Amino acid sequence: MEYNFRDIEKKWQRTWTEIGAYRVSNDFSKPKYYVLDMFPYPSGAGLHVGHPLGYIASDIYARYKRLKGFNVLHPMGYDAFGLPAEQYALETGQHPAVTTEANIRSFREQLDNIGFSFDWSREFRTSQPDYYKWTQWIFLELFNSYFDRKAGKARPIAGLEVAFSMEGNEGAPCPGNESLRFTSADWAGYSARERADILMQYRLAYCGYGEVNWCEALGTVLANDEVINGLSERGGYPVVKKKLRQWYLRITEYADRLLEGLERIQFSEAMKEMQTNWIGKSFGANLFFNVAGSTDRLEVYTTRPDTIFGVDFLVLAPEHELVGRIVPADHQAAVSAYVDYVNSRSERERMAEKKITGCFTGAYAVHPFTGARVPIWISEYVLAGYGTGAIMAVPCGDERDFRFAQHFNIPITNIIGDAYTGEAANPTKDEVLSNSDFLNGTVMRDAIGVVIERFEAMGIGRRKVNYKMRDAAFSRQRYWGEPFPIQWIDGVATPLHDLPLELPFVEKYGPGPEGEGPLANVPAWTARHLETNTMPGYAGSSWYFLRYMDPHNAAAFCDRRLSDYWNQVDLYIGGTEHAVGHLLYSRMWTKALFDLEYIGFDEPFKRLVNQGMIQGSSRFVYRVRGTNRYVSLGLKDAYETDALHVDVNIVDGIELDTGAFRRWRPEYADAEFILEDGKYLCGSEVEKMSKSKFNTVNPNALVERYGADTYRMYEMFLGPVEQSKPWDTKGIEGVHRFLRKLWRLFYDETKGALWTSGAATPEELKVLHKAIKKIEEDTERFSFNTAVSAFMILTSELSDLDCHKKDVLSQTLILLTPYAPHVAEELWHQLGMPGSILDAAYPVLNPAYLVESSKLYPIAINGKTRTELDIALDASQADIEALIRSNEVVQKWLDGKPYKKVVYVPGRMINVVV
RNA sequence: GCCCUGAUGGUGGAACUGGUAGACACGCAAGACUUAAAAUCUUGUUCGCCGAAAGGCGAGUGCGGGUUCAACUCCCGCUUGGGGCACCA
Repeated sequence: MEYNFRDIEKKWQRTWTEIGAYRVSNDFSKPKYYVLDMFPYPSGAGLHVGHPLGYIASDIYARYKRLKGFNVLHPMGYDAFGLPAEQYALETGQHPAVTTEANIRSFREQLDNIGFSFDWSREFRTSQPDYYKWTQWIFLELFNSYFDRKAGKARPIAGLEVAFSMEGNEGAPCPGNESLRFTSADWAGYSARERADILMQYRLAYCGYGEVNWCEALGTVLANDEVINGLSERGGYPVVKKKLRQWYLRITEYADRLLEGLERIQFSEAMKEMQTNWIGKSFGANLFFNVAGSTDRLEVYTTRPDTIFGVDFLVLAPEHELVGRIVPADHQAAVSAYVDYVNSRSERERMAEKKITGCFTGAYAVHPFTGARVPIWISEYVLAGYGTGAIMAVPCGDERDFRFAQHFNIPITNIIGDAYTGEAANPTKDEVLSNSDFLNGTVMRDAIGVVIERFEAMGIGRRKVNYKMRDAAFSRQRYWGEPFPIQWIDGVATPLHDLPLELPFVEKYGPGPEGEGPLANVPAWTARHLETNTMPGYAGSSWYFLRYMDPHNAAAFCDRRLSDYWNQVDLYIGGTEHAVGHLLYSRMWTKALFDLEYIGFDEPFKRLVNQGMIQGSSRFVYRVRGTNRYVSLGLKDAYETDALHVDVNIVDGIELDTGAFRRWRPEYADAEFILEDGKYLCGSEVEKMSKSKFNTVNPNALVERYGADTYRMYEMFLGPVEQSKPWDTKGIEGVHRFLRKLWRLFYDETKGALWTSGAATPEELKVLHKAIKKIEEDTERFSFNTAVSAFMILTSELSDLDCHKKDVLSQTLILLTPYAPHVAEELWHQLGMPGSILDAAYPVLNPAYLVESSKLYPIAINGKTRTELDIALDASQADIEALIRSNEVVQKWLDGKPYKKVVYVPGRMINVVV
């Protein structure tokens, strides 16, 4: 019997689906394990070999855990709302629901080919009403909550209203407006509208005016993580700052808990680092400077109060509110010209050019200790949105301040002696201060606290922590997203309780009037004064891992008993591209749901593994300019050529199949080739895998040719899951050869079935248990490439021993099940084993079979290996030394001289030091 | 500029806590079977030198130092690929 993988794989895929082999029950009596992949956005491009990498890894782990007796939740679904489907709809007029559905179907077909163990009975799309009903519900929970800073957690906003009526906002400073103060009497006197406006500034999901990233081409705002270098992440269109009414998530209130939580979860250092940088916590102080000849006070934020005596000027952001008040008449014209100039520059230009620009305001501040007049400047390098929008400039210690001072010829004060050369700023914290009055002789690091205390005592400053992270923009002027369950009644946002608020069907997806979304064109919608924005792509993905636990629940987003059982995602697999988007938002939502006591854990993902990117390996042909002649790589320098991408699938290594090239496209039918050594060699380059570069490899083609089992194992064999690498199909033959070799342990072409029922020999058991140990360890630590090697070794060792014992073979098959489930199940049944191998018990390692009485030890002289000796495992140091003295080979190396000492590392090696 | 991460044969990679570097696989070479091809199998394959061979000697994990009986692994200083952040005071 032959290894007919096509029939075998089809047969078992069908059988497993029919009997619901992957359906997971909520069996509380079993230990659980939750393995999750980042669910895909169903784009129209289809899968290439890079996509399934993470899915294969998670599938192996999920199957392994199942064999180990865990109740494994391993679901899949679709992140189906989002911009690309809508852009496509705008271009073609096809409804996003239609294209999304078609994409999902072809996506699913490709996935099914590979033989994943997803429990499809739990599947959902974020765009289906019975799912987004709960996205809307959670939004309202956030809307109806505020962050209690004393308790450090979210609470229902109703409690806040009670507090306001009793003691005003004394105990709860307003996160949206730090200077807002009111008493219980004030509160009692406010109108309903005024109360609503105040409460809005406390809500975790709130509506407000703010500078947003507006993308004209896409007709919508974008969150900070969706803007890259002043361009939209999707499409690369320009993005400008614009003031608009928007919905936000008050994620800044969770900044500290998001940082603290990182210590309790297993994310890679790089991932934690990215989140930490994004949150950008810094410790410093807010200090007040009096403006000379005015009652105005200017508040700056600094992390380096120790450099207070090095302040040579202050800089305000051009948008700073004081700019309108402090500028004397004779400087008015210059200042407004500069402000106009700044406003005329797009975010993109500003980032690209980074020129030193600025303007003296004509006003001065008074140094709080020396009383000196300090000039006040404005410049675009100071950002209005960070800190207080104003800084104290210390050119000798800060690079930007230094360049600014040089550019405008502002004299620089040196407070660190020789450590400042006058050539560049020195940002050290470890120098001793000089030229600094009461701080002279103090190390800068220690002076920080001293100065803050002095400021606090004088009542002109206080300790302050700042974050780079902003509240997350949560509304989009788009159609294809969750509608906000909000109705505007007399200017007050009022929650709708009849959920879901379904997305109406529209024929046109163009933007509404005045920067509003397409829903503003729906009369039935605007008649009810419903919010016309929709939620961003990350809304649905911020909590989807909870829905898999209880996907069909119509009464709750997830039953508490089920979330208590399934709990955190034990293993989450996906790419690094979501480091500061999805992974931060879902952590925040989880914390909020935890605070409101809907779930019992406050971090969603216990362990995150980032699969590497599979890059494409592109091939090029060189066309002689103006002709249809193509010159081979080595000869191309003799001609003037253009490099053209050529389909990697018609190139073997770098050798072009010239016939296939002529057939590839009509314009190449008459191509002529200038060959070297009778071959046409292509150029190559590693690039992102994409259709336009003709470097994509479709998994279907490989599955068709080698089978899903070979394909799965080969993707793993390629290298560590976390590592990025260019795809190379060369070598898949080796894995395929292994599976055929395994098959030949069971069947011989002429002799037929080979398995025997006798008892395994000690030698055979040793081979088997060595493999159990290695494969289990490798699988456990996600080293799937070395596990595949271990299978290859096991197979050839069994083959060498001519071992066909049913007992040994069946255990080998169980080991193999996570990696190559189809062939394992088939042979399991051929052997006549009971039940499905999917539910077999993982082989138990018996260390007894690995114990040896003696071992070949490498003997080294001064670290240099010279020979090997068979040494009893229970040998003592004295035994070893006696052996060294009596061994001829060693003595020959020692040349009769005595040694200094013998280092004996039991189980490892022996080193003789001379 | 700052932070993270990697660099090992012709190639992908292995070496987990410092303990025989190059497992496993690809490729290549030679051979067996075959009319031939495919498939399969066997042997060899880090480099250099010596040897008919068995084998031996030396070097070797990006570069230069160091610690150690012993370094791919730890420390210091560089070179370089990849990723992230970037006027955040």
